[in-house]
Amino acid sequence: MAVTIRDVARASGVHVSTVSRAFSAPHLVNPETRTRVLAVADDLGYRPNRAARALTTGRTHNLGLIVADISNPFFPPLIKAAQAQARLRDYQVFVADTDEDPKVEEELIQTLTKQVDGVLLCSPRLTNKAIERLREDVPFVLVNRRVTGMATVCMDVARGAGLAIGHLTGLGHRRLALVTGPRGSWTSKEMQEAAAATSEADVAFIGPNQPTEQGGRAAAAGVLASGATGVLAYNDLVAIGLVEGLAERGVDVPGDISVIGVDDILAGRLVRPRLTTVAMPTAAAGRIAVDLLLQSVDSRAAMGVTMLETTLIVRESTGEAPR
Amino acid sequence: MAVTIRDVARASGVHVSTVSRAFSAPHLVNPETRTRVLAVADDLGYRPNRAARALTTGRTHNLGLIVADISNPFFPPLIKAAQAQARLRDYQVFVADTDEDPKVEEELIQTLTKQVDGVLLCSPRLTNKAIERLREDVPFVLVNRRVTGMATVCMDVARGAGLAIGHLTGLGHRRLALVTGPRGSWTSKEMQEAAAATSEADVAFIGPNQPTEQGGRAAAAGVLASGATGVLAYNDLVAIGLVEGLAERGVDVPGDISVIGVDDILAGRLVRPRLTTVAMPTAAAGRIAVDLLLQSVDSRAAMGVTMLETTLIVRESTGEAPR
DNA sequence: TTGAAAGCGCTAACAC
DNA sequence: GTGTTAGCGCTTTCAA
Repeated sequence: MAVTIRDVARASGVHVSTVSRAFSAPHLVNPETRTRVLAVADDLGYRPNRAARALTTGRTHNLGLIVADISNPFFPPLIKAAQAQARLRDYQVFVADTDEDPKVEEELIQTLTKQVDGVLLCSPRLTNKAIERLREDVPFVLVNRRVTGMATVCMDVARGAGLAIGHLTGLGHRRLALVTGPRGSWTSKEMQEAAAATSEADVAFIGPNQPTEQGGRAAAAGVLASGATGVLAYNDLVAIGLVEGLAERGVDVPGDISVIGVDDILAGRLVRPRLTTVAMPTAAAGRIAVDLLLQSVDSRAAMGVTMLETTLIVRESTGEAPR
Repeated sequence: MAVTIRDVARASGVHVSTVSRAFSAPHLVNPETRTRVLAVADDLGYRPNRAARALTTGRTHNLGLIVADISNPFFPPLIKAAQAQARLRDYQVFVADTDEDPKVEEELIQTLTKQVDGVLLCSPRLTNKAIERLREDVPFVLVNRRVTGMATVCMDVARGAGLAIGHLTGLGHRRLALVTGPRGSWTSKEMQEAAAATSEADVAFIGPNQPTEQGGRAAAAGVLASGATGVLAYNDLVAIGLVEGLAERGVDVPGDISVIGVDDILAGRLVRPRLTTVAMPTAAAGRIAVDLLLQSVDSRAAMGVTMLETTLIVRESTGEAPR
């Protein structure tokens, strides 16, 4: 078995509680004793067992991070930032992938609750009701989803969508299409509402679609049928797929149709035409969400919505409307 | 506080040990008692506290998964598969990102050891010696790294590199360059050895480089200086960056220089020219590694190397050597 | 088949 | 400043 607090106590000739204090309440122990204990501990290779500690303190020093699909390029920067920030605060993070399935999402949360101090729920597919039920068990911070009374970090997609549509109408496009995301996606709904509010152009809604390249490719026919010359896609992957689907049908981007994505993933900078996109501050969101979560773990404070700005990055996939 | 085993015991009129058995040793308890207990537990919303269980059983039912950089597109499919497989076996996984830093890697492993039953170390940057020391504390499975006597899942990069080089020499290229990865990368070393073994062509080694698009772009000058007409890059990101860097210098791919990447990431299929690449079975590696790890957790069996095949995917970034 | 009791590694009153 | 004691939620002998 590994070396425990008791081994250290014996080897340094003090009681276990002194060893415990040497680690978790240094000011309560004689500096000399402390250094001696720490030296012995180091010597023996002692490391406190966090799970055991959690049992008495009620703090696991673990966080849960739940995403719909790790391999969606939108998430890794968020996960990375969240993980780094958690580490800074001496927290570890469980990462779980729900495969876009609300049931899995719920199960995952339930198995995690007891082992974490809080969970970060990113773009959840769960219903508001389910989320409200689950929050009884464990503190949450939501990312890109609003549920009244819950702490939330939102990237302002509505404004981003507005920016994108403004860009398109500014280029003379009068018939637009919004290629939507999966059912239940909050960002997709936000985008729809923002699009519906436009008075400058007609907007056709095409979807729901898989949030993938395939989803975008499959939407090409619908886009063509709509007669739109300017398109805002649910995300960059969908946008890239759409551009490919359009190209296969002999339609040029941006010559015939302008396309805008959302997320600013790496691939969007690499493809030709380089994708015009609404950039999401994912890393910042991850960092801030962790801080909020830790804050709410400590104080149980009720909290509101943190809005993060999105920006439009104009590249090559948008241009003047054809006439 | 949450509902504990004691609440369930009280509410169902049995002793806590009976409740415990109802969950973890069903065959030791009267079927009727069991159903009653489970019903009550369900009613109360009881969920066993895994951390507390771990304290007595010595099994946390958690795994650690350590990668150099989550936002490197190579890793997400591996993480996703590992995570799904772990879930299947009723395990949760801690994901940690070392930011390519060996020190961080070691610290991370040390803080994780007590909370996990085993760790998956992917493309570690640690020295063999450090890894061997750490293995005293916790079972490991390595991915893409060989350390004698340790369980390993390797994707056969050497063979993949051989395939790539064969493809290049087959197209008439006689001066090749290998754009290597970061110092300490096992795959990079494997590739170098495979390349050095070629008798069909001269191979220049250019590196070490950051395993990123920027790294590839920065290597363009070196590649040009080497006079090579065929290049194998450390990974797709580097390859894509290299193609861009070359283009900026007026060099055409594949007209003037052929470029091959490694990994088969999404972006490689999306860019033009579409990238010829050595595909890595990352998802399979994640799945298999988890199974091996769980196996070694149960049986402490010594284990060897599992080799996974790589394949060459020829697309548009390679062509006949110019003369 | 069930209960009683000890203990996993640690922290947190409470004494001294 | 340090030791004593109890107990976190659970499993696991040992008896009955």
